[in-house]
Amino acid sequence: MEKGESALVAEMRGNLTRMRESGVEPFPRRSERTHRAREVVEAYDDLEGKDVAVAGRLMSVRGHGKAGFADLVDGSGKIQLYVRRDEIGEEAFAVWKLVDVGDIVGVRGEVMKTKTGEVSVKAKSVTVLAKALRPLPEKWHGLKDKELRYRHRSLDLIANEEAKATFLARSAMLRIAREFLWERDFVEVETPILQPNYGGAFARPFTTHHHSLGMDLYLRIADELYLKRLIVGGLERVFEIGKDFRNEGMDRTHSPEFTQLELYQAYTDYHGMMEITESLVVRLARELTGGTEIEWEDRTIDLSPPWRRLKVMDAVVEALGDSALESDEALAAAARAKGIDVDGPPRFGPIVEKVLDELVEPRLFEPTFLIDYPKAISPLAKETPDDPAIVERFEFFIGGLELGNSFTELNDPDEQRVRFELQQAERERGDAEAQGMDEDFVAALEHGMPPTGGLGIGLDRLVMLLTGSRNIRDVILFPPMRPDH
RNA sequence: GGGCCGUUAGCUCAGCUGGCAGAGCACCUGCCUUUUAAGCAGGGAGUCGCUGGUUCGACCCCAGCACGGCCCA
Repeated sequence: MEKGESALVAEMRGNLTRMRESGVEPFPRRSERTHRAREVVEAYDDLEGKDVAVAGRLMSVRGHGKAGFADLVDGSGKIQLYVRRDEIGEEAFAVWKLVDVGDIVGVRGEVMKTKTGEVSVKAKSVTVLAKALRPLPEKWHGLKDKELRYRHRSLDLIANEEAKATFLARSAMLRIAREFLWERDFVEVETPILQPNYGGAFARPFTTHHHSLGMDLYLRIADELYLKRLIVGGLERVFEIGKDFRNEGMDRTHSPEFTQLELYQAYTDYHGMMEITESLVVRLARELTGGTEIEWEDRTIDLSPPWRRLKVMDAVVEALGDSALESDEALAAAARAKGIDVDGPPRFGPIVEKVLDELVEPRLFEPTFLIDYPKAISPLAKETPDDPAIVERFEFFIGGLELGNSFTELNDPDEQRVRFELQQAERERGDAEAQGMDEDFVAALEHGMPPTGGLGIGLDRLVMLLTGSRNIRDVILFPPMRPDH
């Protein structure tokens, strides 16, 4: 045994060597498979007595003298193997004795049922397809340690059925969302991740450098400004599913690298986006869970539309009282009275945002559109007809999770320039999250963007909600981690 | 950034008031041709996260560090 090598690994490597010594190649080029495990079980009546070839990972081996049973798991499920020395011959049985739990093997044999009624393949030949050299986690408890599960997702997927189910559900959601949008004549596009400016959201970006161009670039924090250029270009319904990057803290609902679905539709507004949101979420829930009720944090949530529409200012009044709206000073005082930390001169937009964050949003358990936001914190959205300080914007919440953001898009280029200038001033005042001027985007608007509704949905959180995952890391295959020691 | 908790065999976990490092699964040897958390008998396996301190003696107490979890900002 080499230094630092466990006895188990030494044993498995020993079996590898013994296989080679007996003329068996443990990593052959070709494999054979006629049926998947589940197909053999489901089509037993047709397959009984016939030969099949199955392949997969040995998850359990039960020796029984001159015979043995094993569970073989492939992407479809599990099938039992029954290996008899008098069926496969002495030499092959000697090789069978060298396989370990975890090995990938192929078995050709006859479909049969044991006396306890389990569909099995009685082996006529066994082929090692890939020798495992490290042991699997314990079969009964699986891999529980979260650090190991995140760092070694391969093992997590092998050992924990729920982990696999979660990521299969995630993949299904992407497929269903695309189908839903294709049915509505949306086209899928790809826009730059490396951007000379960052915008479309409030966040600190990751910065990188392009050597050949000799310039700094930012990893996008949102897709918005490019997708709206496409609306100008006449692609009237576009969507993009991709990673955005925000250089901020990490917690149960925030990952620095996350997946967003953004879509833009010409000739509609945020009311149209509410309809799309409701329909999409209901479609996803129906296809994944069979219904519109989901379990979340020990409660049942009914996703049936129409969802509640709650005006931001009504929510603020509900949280702080009528007097809060009399002046910015009154708003600041009322917020402070509720324990909200308001520093500096009282400013309407930022205070409202804090009140929403701390007092309103965590309680939005039933599906809710929070609508009509202060313009000051929404530089890309169009004003409401009755109040120029308020814009046509919503965020939506389910189970206390902020899931998405939407506007009736601002399409007046002069107004957009003013809004950017205000943001620019914020940035120069030291707010790294403020959005900078994007002349090229304004120029695009000057060509004329039709009235448009836009929507962004945080897909990771939606996966959390629909799979009952309590931490965003449980729905991201390889979450960012500090290097192991 | 703060608080609390965790790190012991490949995995899941015990380990009392500081006194020789434990169990189950896995692994090894033997028996076993319908088992399925196979069974029976026997056996091996450890840098107790790292570094320092206190002590006759530290997995255990103290300090620092690393990584992680949960909660808060």
